[in-house]
Amino acid sequence: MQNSVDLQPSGKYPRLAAVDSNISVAVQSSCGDCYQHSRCLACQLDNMELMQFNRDVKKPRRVNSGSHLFRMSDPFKSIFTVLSGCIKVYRLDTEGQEQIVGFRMPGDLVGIDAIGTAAYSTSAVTLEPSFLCEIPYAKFKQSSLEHPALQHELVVQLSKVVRAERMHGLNLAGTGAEYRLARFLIDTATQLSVCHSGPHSFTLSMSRGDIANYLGLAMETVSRTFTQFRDKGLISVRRKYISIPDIGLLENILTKEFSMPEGHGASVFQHTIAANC
Amino acid sequence: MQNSVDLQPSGKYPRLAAVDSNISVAVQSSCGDCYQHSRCLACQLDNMELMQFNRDVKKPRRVNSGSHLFRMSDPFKSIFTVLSGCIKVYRLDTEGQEQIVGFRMPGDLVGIDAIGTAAYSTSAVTLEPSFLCEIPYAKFKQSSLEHPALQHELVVQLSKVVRAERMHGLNLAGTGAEYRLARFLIDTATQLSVCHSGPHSFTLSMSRGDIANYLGLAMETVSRTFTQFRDKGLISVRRKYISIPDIGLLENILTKEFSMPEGHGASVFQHTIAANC
DNA sequence: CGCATTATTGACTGGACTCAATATTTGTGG
DNA sequence: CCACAAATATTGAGTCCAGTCAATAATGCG
Repeated sequence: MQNSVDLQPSGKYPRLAAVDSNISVAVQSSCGDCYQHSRCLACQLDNMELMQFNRDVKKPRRVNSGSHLFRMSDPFKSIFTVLSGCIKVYRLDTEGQEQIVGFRMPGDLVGIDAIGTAAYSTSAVTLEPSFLCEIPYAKFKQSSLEHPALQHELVVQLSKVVRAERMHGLNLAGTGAEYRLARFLIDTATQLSVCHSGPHSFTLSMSRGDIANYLGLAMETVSRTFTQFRDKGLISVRRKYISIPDIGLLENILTKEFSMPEGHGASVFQHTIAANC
Repeated sequence: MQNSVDLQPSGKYPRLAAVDSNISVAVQSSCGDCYQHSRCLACQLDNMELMQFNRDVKKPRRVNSGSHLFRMSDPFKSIFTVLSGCIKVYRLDTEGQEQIVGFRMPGDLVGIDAIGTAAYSTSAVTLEPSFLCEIPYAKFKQSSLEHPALQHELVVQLSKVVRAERMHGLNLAGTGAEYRLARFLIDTATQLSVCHSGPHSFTLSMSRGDIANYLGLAMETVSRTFTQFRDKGLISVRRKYISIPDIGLLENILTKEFSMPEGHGASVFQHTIAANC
């Protein structure tokens, strides 16, 4: 129930994904040099503003696997930017069952939806050792009074999150298992790699059960669909290590014949990967 | 492709729901007297600010059924507050299939998620004659530079929308047909009526197909589930007119045994109906 | 009044879930 | 470092919920 990041609370959630390391440097130094600066709330600040933001607001840190950034109904204090690693965002329903809201990866913001409420509406836990940048909201808000760019960027990021959540809902509403998993793999590959169309490979830090929960499927269905994709030559799967030789082939799954009900079909919504692409 | 509200474009979408009329008065007069003021972006303004907002920003209007407030990829210009009526928000996927994002009812904001982008990412059409208040974003933004309360309220509303979209996604991911429809009826009843726990009755202005699309079901399943609820005495249905004698009975559907996969269960998330409750 | 749209109901099918057994990994302690 | 235990994944068999196809009924509109 502690408010700030706790190191190794429940001894679960192992594994270390194949994400670029040596980010620690960027983390320690100025926002301007940061790996994920272009996708952070501070991205619109000029040099002077950035210096102040860097000094007064941001709090970069490294956290172990299994650390909770916050838990549901903890008082809302901070937003986090993910620099590396992976964070599972989830909530517990009335029966105490876990409902997975999503997985936050480099460039994502965590906790932004708690603004305007007293407490976080979800929990957030690292699935692997991660670098984060904590942005205490009180300080951010204060700073944003002087820097309208901060306010505006917050609004922009929030509306982007709305669109992302919506697309996930539409995918769940209109598609079957193959489509959902293909979309999940493509989105994950796109976010983890620099944008390109060639082969992708990465390590999923979440379990099959987590993926299933997130996609509204049974764990067994996820597993079966993985092997099905493998048999079709679309991906190679070895436990949590995924490799996609040609992402274009996988995208073929996202076509009408793989949709489900009365033709609710694909969706090309771009998660609008910020600058550098 | 026009930017502003068009009257009767495609001659579809009939019906007039049982919602309080004579709101036109409130619409014509000041924000402070408005029926939905407590849920509008201007809700935090003081009297002086409100006067200015009333004069410079808001543009109330009445629109016929079947009018598009905007269409996907129209340039983003305004946010709308729904005072009465019902608006269908939807998008077209790559195959041109309609995907229904949601139905906006009195107190809801429409188009808020387009902020920070050049164009609307959805279309919005009235399903019945409606009163709306248009808030041109350029003016709003300008006004908000002087009135931080406006900025803050925008952020608060956006984060609320994030949570609402999320809950819908979680419902789709974790539940079966009965659960989804029960949730839909309860949410709709709650929003249309003043908050109370007794009987509710209202007219749905959307078709069974629309409901099905939104809930990720087949139209036939929606129809069957309606009659099933009727046979259980939970509701009475006559075409689009719904009546819920005891909403508590319907809420019993939202319990574990009606969930679907590995126990993803109910959800008590409050859509946090603003003040007056 | 009759056609077009929308809703209901039935019969059948199928995709995904459940239950269950097995295989693979990971973690722990001797 | 190995063996065992616990957790996670895979695979198979059978079932069921919800989708599809199709016919009928009820409304709404011209």
